[in-house]
Amino acid sequence: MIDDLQPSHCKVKEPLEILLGKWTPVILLNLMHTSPMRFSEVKRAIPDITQKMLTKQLRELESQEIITREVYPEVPPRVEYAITPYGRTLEPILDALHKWGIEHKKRLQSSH
Amino acid sequence: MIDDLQPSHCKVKEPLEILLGKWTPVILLNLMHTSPMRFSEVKRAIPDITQKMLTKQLRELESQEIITREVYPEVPPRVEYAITPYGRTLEPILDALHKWGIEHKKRLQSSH
DNA sequence: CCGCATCCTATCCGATACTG
DNA sequence: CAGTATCGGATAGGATGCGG
Repeated sequence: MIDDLQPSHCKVKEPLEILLGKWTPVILLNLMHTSPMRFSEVKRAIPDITQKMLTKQLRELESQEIITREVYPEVPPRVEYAITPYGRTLEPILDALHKWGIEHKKRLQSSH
Repeated sequence: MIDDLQPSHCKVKEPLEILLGKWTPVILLNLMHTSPMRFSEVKRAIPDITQKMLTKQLRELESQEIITREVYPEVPPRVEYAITPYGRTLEPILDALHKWGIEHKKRLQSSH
């Protein structure tokens, strides 16, 4: 336990780095809500993200086995992304963050 | 609920931004474990952080009322930082991240 | 002891254009 | 449809030195 107060042993950083992409939480929330989704569907759900960033973050999540990427060799091409069971284990964290965020917002409003 | 799938309404981002400084979680874990701490004590507990970054992140946490900063007008100067009750409400989140991080590490080891 | 100012670098991220 | 390639700005963060 005390070990985790040392940065080198702290296990908190890695999950944070996974979630810390600017768009990662929103991507994950969408895929947790609807899986699978095509690339274009995710893009439509998050209009402000660029294709480049969406591709990049999806690939990062895939490499950590938090989502899957399935390519269907059709014309036109189809690529579907889905949350994995492992990715679902992030749900409690996102929930906790969500609840805290709501309280934090209330606090900011009442304090000014 | 569905609103939160839209980036503009998602309440997950703000708490993440609070925690997302490179050193924020380690600083908070230390202050949750020991409060108050002098600036130099925190620095000693996290040797790799630079003074600049430590100062910066402490001030950010202070501005969000997650920690307090108390200056004692002595010679030599003494400045003490302590977690606030509000800051303590982040503990479940850090715990959840911590547990997930441990499992994630196990998974990475067994998969190679 | 505590912190600010300056300079520098790396990386993130957006905009845009192009491709199988 | 689902990308890749390239450019460029913004920002985070490190190194170093000065100051009350």
